[in-house]
Amino acid sequence: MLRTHEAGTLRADHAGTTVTLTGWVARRRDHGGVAFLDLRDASGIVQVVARDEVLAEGGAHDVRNEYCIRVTGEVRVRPEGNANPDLPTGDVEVVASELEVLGASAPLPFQIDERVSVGEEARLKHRYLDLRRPGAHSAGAAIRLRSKVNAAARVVLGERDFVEIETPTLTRSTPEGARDFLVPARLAPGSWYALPQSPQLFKQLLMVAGMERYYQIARCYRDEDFRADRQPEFTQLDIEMSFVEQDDVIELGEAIVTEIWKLIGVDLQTPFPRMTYADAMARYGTDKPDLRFGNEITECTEFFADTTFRVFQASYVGAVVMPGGASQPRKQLDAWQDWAKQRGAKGLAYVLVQEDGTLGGPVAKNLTDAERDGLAHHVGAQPGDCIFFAAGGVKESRSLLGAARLEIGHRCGLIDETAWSFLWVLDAPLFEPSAEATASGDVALGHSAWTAVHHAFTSPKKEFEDIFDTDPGSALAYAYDMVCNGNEIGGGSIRIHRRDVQERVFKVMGITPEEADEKFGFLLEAFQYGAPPHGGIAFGWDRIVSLLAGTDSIRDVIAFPKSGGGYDPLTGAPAPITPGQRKEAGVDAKPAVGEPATV
RNA sequence: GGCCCCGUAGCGCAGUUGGUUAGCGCGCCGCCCUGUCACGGCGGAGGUCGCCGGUUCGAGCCCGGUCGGGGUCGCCA
Repeated sequence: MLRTHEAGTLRADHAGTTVTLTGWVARRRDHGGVAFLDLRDASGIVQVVARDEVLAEGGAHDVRNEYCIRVTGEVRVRPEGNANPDLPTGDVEVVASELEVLGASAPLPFQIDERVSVGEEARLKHRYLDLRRPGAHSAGAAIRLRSKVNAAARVVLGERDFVEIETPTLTRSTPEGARDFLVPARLAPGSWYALPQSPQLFKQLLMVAGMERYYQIARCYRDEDFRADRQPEFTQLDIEMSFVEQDDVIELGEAIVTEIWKLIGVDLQTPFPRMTYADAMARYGTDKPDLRFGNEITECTEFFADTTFRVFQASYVGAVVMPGGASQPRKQLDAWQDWAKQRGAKGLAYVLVQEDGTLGGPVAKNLTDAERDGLAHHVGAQPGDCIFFAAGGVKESRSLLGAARLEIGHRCGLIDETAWSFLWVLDAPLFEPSAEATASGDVALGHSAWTAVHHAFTSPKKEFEDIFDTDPGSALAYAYDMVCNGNEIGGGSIRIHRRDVQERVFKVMGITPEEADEKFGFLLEAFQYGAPPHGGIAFGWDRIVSLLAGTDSIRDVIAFPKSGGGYDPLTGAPAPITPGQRKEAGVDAKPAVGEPATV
């Protein structure tokens, strides 16, 4: 080793010890004859006192910030009155007898000092400098936390005899529904690999292989547009188990998450609450409710069954209350309309409950006396509150109200930011009408009226096994999502392991046997050879670490993230290729007749 | 793909109703300083105001387009 000690570990009882340290110059305070250097390594910072002669000998007269240096010297207690209480090492300093420059530093693109704010674009371009920045909320701290999260999960899974297995990243298209990243196959011009959207098919094959308990911290790839919580490549903790039922997977999921949250000193209570998908949608307007606050949606369809107000003569009417919202200025209420329109809604009807209990706002006068009398009580509104309404289709209306509820929670400070609210959302429908999917431009697999909510291998619940193909809309699945503070952080299902059930599911989705064979014949074939019942779960690892680290974006917990448009500001990827590479890759191979023309 | 916000020195930002030489802090360069700790003092360099076009006597500022970044809806577990 080039050093004997780590800078941040030195204390008063090291006094008299001669140490050799390595690290970076965090700051230089030069007084002419003597200079104080703050030496920083991964463990922390210690002050080095360097007299002029020592600097000169080491050819180190020009050491400035972020020079990488090696210092030998004696640790001593600082002179009376010179201790620095802000530093763990503040009682001591190292009096340098030797100083060697290991790596000089050019002037920096931005300051490493964590107290100086730097924009994300600059930080990502020089991510290695960003990661060098110290401090509890630095990018480097998040990456170190991430490593501990990985280790904690491995401990839990290791104790339970899970087998960590790597699966291919050059593979076939997986049926997750997103766009694939494609890689040309040089040895088979015109044919392409796909990068996996998840290891879904492989982990099911591993169950057929008798591995029984599989996991992988798996990189996944999806070629979709960007969000703060999305990267083209991202990480899942991917898990699959044989001979299990839904409750077994749920118990494991809770064990893992509980262990992970201990890393930030939080003890989670298990079992987590459970809610059905139907309940979540009805009460919170989303399949990932944030239960850090109440303020649920109230269904008003019955209440307005005989209404004369045409807007409320709809298949669904619902409401959400904004506490104290009646005193919002007109401008604010108009802003809510814009907010709703931005979400594709026509608007957001509202009624203001005045302090004297009378109702105000443009909608109130359209209501009957009976409606006016009972409304506040029906939705649980108090004088001074504002009631927002959505009317129309059930799904869109609830979604709008759910979004409004969240917005209200933020604006009115209803959310306890220190709370951790975990729950499972269970019993998702097996299918949804594909009209909703295709209308929004989704290239759905199959050509029927139904498409899988989760994916095509999700098992129907036992009680729907016989009727899911005669009444697809009512069938529920063994599917479960773990939700934390309104984020879906994990999701999985019990899979179909019987060929006949699988074929009937394909049939509902309008996938012909030929298509099924073309897409994943290898899986169906595998299922012929004694497939065990199995199920699993995948956790959104980036989001989980980002929640633990308290960062807004998953970019902050990825060592080298991409920015918008899939661009890597550090390497400049993606980049053009040379004509030679292009030729060799076989990118331009013309498809032969008979190759798949459509999906 | 739609909508919103941002783009001024290496970094973070200011720049008033359009007005003459575009500022501030940090950093950077030079000199000085033996107890500082986000040391201090003196001096200095550094700008295609993202890019293209338009309006105007005159544009960092107004208009149109475009590129880049961020957010959001669509899309995506």
